[in-house]
Order: sequence, then structure tokens, then C-alpha cells
Amino acid sequence: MGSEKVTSVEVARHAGVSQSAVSRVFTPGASVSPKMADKVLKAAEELGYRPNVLARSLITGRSRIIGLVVAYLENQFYPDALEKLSNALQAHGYHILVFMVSNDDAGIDKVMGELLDYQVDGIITASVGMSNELASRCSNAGVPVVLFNRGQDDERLNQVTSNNFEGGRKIAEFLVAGGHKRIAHIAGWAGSSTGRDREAGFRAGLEAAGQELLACVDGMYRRETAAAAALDMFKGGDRPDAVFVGNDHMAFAVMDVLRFELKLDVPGDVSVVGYDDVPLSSWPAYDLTTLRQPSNRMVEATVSTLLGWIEEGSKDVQKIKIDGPLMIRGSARVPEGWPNERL
Amino acid sequence: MGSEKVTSVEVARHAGVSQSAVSRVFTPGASVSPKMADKVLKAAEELGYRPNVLARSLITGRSRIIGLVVAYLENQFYPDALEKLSNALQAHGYHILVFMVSNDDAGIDKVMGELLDYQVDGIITASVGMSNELASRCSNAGVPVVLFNRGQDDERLNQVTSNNFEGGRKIAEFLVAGGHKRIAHIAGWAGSSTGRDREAGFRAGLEAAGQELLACVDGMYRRETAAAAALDMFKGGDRPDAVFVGNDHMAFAVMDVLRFELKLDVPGDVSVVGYDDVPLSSWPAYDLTTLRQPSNRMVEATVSTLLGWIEEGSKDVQKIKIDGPLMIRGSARVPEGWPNERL
DNA sequence: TCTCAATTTGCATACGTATGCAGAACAATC
DNA sequence: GATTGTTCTGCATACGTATGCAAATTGAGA
Repeated sequence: MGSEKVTSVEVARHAGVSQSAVSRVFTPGASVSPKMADKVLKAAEELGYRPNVLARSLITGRSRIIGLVVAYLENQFYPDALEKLSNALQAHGYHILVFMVSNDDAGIDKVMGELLDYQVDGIITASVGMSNELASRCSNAGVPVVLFNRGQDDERLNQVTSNNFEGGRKIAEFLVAGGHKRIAHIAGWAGSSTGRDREAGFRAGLEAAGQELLACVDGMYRRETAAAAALDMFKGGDRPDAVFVGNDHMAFAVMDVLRFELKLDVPGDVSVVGYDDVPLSSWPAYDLTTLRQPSNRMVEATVSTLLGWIEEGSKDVQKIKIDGPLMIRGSARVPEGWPNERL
Repeated sequence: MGSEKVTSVEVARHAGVSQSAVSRVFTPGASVSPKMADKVLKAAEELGYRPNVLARSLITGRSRIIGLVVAYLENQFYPDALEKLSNALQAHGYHILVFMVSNDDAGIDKVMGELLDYQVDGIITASVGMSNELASRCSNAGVPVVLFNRGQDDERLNQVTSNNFEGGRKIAEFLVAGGHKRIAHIAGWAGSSTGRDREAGFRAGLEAAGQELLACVDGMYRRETAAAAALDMFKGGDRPDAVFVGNDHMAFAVMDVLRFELKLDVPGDVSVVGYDDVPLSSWPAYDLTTLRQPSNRMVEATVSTLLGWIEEGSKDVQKIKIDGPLMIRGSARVPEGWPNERL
């Protein structure tokens, strides 16, 4: 035991050929005779040789590494997306280098530097924004960036989101149609485009129906914050009869507070609607009505955008918005005759 | 725009010094005069230079990349561990390259090859086993491996788990003390050491109390399988009065079936105990009594073991088992006077 | 068998950095 | 100021691979 690394030079010697020949055998599309390929592959097999990706990338300028920046994995939507992204990229021969980051500028700056140090071929940020300066650095370094589930105005940044405005609007429509008169919102983080867009769409939808928000609080996309907001919002006698919560992760906290602390019935006393449709939402313990973010299609769009830039040299900045259906379940009163989009 | 990559050679020229000088300035512990450091850092700053990690690792033989092999992220325990592992390693200047893998030998073999191609400094497998041949390859390549939350007899593989046998035993003790007489088990995957050890400990605990398992089914660590098993196990009239489910992820499915399909009361009709203590377990919708796997300490042990091998050349194979407390909550009848370990 | 084109091979070099070695600069001591 | 010891610096080379170029081989056609 302990055979250590075996290099292309050793394989070459063992096979009685040049190092270049070995290299060519392992480079798809290079010019090699079948005889040579046989000889080399046999020698490689015997010595247990495999090309060193790092050395290769030094020459080719391609590391086949994609940097993924993610703030937290507590919200099930992100591990789910991570798994799908990783699988999709793996199928194309890429792998994901993970960078956890606290959602403030200092942390992101530091991490993004480390990212570029690894010569990543591309960057995906999940629910994380970027400073302009950072966007410039990536752009200068020729590293394409896709913001996943986060929008930003910068014209150099690709982005893939659900249609958050439209989603918010649909939910408003649904709640209004259900006869709710006192509608509140526990919003996603105001520092994020997703949070702002969902809220804006929601307000627009209410307005179109001649209603307006009874109350609105920033839940910061955090469980504790949302729970506190819910407690505060619903403890009084003049409580809302419906609430749209900015994502499912917070909606669970809100339902917990409503049902177990305030002993309210959902949806009897209050209708609750979330956003994301994470797996837990469909479990009967919550049975949450929610707007689905189609993570499969979002991942697909993210990967194809990224690979387009990396492998085909695309320069078209994509700002992709994907519509998702409202998943009607048991946490919100359903208007009579409302069509279930799941069908 | 498009300044492209800037190298140490350009910094050297710009500062009027040699390339080696630049390298030394960016190598901690190298011999450099303050004057030189100033000059170089200034030049580097002006050009926006950062060392190329890949080129560096070609020389040093250290990539500062840790490969993480993981089968699925659906069970919240794993994203949680991933986040903590990533943070801990980041603090030491390492990063995680993610490899998703289906839990069969073929997939693992393929992925492990890719892993070694990246010259990773170490490998962590989360809930994934390794063939002997694979273990040999890693060992030969000098790449240390830590199995996280999975045991295996191979004497070359480090491993960090909770004390699964003892955990299972504790749960048996708890259920027996609670006066349950018809105790069943929906086990973790029989192909995993964790599943087998928990079951063995559980059986041992029952036996010590003069009881034996009423029924036992393999839940494969999968939600659907566990749900089906629960339905089958509890639909008859002679159903168990308590069930230990091999992990929380399955326990939620079991509770869903018991409460929403079979209309049974938990813990009135049936006590349910899980294993892991994922965040969701403490939410009031489930309020699951469960044995905590102390992920913080498990991560800590994993990281220090790995870094011991990588940075200090340790050769001591560690087989670490960490005890966890039983988290007493509302899903299982509590024996009178039972001490709550949380205190 | 000889010629010419097409294919395959080897040589040399490049990628961006780290490091042993020897010489240069410097500080300290007498 | 000469001598010693110490700290810095530059030179050269190495890490493992890919690739342009020229030489070598192959095969076809006459």
C-alpha cells in the first residue's frame, strides 16, 4: 500500500510512448490511433492512472468547478435545489464547490474572493445578492454568474427566479375570491428582490380587487422573526382573517403559532398561504396551500444558462422568470368553484 | 473591461522584483523583509492580483478541497450537517466539493473516481458506505476518509457516529418504563450500520426488560417505505402501543399515517419515538420525542480527525461514537418521574 | 516500388506557482 | 573597518498536463 500518485509520464514510460501520447488518449477528440489507445489504456489500467484535473485546468483554463454560494440550508427549498443543481451539473462533468456565507456584504466579499481563487468556471448564488464591485470582479475575471432565486438590477448578472410578482398577485386573487376581508402579509426579507416582488404583486392583486393590506411585517425569511410577527399580529381581537406568508419556511412557524399558541383554527379562523411548495408543505401535518416555485425548471434554466456562457461563450444576460402554480391544499379556505391548478 | 487573469509574474514586473519574491509574500511563514512585502502588496493591490489556488496546489500537493459524498439531502439532518461541516472547514481554509450519489456501489465507484481526480485532500462520506476496493484506492492515494454517520469495519476508515446501539437501548428503556407492552420498530435501512446498531440496541434493551419486539420492518430510511410500513403495522386491531422509528425523517411519515390516515392519537393510542432530533422534531406540529444525534460534536470530531490526518500526518484510525440525550417531547408517553435529560 | 497526402507521433514549451540553493545585502560584534 | 553571522533575494527548476509544430509513419494510388 502507498503507491502514491501516478502521472502521465510514468504511464508513458511504462507503455513505451511519449507523454503527449498519453495526454491525447485521455483528451476527447484528439488524434490517436487505435493501437496507441490500446497500449496506453492498458498501461494506465495497470498503474491505476487517472488524469490530474487540477494540472489539466492549469493549461486549459477550465476547472470544471462551479462555485455555489448559499446563505443557509435551513429552508428546505435550498437543499433541494442544491441536490438538483449538483446532479444536473455532475451529468455535464462539473462539480459544486460550496461556500456558506452570512447574508451581509462583508461575508460575501470575503467568500467571493476565495471563490475566484479556485478558478471556478462559473458561480451560482442561491438567495444571495452581490455588490456591484463584486459583479465587476467576476465579469472582469470572465466568470459568469447566475443568481438563483434572487433578482438584481445589474445588467451583467444572469438570474433565474419564479415569477414572484405574479405569484403574489395570484395569491391575493385567491384570498379575495375566498371572501377574506382582513388580509395581512408576513413578508419575505425586504432586502431581497423575492421578498419585495412577492409583496408588490400581492398588494397589486389586492388593490385590483379594491382591498388593501390590513398589516404587513417583514419576517426576514427567518422562523423566529416570523413567529414573533405572527404572535403580535394575531393576538388582538381584530385579527386578520387571512395571511400570506413570504415563504413556506416562515409559514410553518406562523401556523405553529396560530394553532398551538393562539389556539386558532386554520383555515377556520385564519387562512394561511405560503410560497415555495417545499416537500413539507404537502405533508398532512401542515397541508399548506402555497405557490410552487418549480425548482426543477429553475435548476434547468440555471444550468443551461451557465453552460451556455461557459461552453458556448454566450454573452446574453438572461433574466428568467418562471411561473408556478398555486397548490391548493387545506390551510386556506377555497373559493367555490375555484379551479385547482394541479389538475 | 476584461482585465483577465493577473499572475505573480506580472506583479513581480510591476513591482520590479522577482516572481519568487511575490510568491513568498503570499506564502505565510516565508522569509520576506517588510519593505519587500509593502512593495509587492501594493503592486498586487493595484493589479488586483490573487494567487491561483490550483497552480499552487500543483506544487504543494494540497488542494484545500475536501470531497463530500452524500446520498440525499431530503432528511434535514444532512443539510444541517453539510452547513456545519462547510462552516467549520471554511474556518480552516478548506472548502467542500459536493458529490451526490445514489446509494449503490456502481454510483459510488464512479463518483469516487472523479473525487480523486480533483486531488482532494480528504473525503467525508455522509451516510454512505465504501467498498473495500475503494477504501484501498483512497488509502493508496494517501487521501484520508471519514465516514460521517456511518460505520464500517474496514480498519483504514475513520468514522464518526452517534452511539447508535446505546441510543436504541435507551429508547427501549424509556418505552418499557412508560408501561408499553406491545412495542414495534420501523427500522433504519438494514444495509447501514446505523440502522442495524439502533435496532440491535433497541432489541437488547427490550430483552433486558424481558420484552421482545412485537414487529419489525425495514423502513429503508425512506418516507414512503416507512409510511407503508406504518399503515400495514397499525391497521389491524392488535396494533402496537409504541413504535421506535429508525430516524426522524421516517418518524414524521409514521406520525402522519397514524394521525391523519388511521385517526389514532399520538401518544394516547401510540407512542412514537424517533432518532436524530432534526429541527422539525421540536416544532409543535410534530413535537417528536427523539434521541438527539449531536451534530455539532459529530462535525467537530469529523473535522478534527480529518485535519489531523491532513495537516499533522496522523495515522490513527478513529472510530468515534458520541452519546446523545433523549429529547423528551410530546409524541410518547413519559414514565412517571423520568428525568428529562435536557435539563 | 515509388510518390504524395493524410494521419499519427514526439519534441518542446507553456500554464502559475513554490522552494532549494547560492549569492547579496544587512546587522552586529570586535 | 574588517569579520562573522543572519536575513533576504533572485535564479533555476519542478509540479502534471495540453498543444503547436515538425518529423515520422501509414496507406492509397499509379
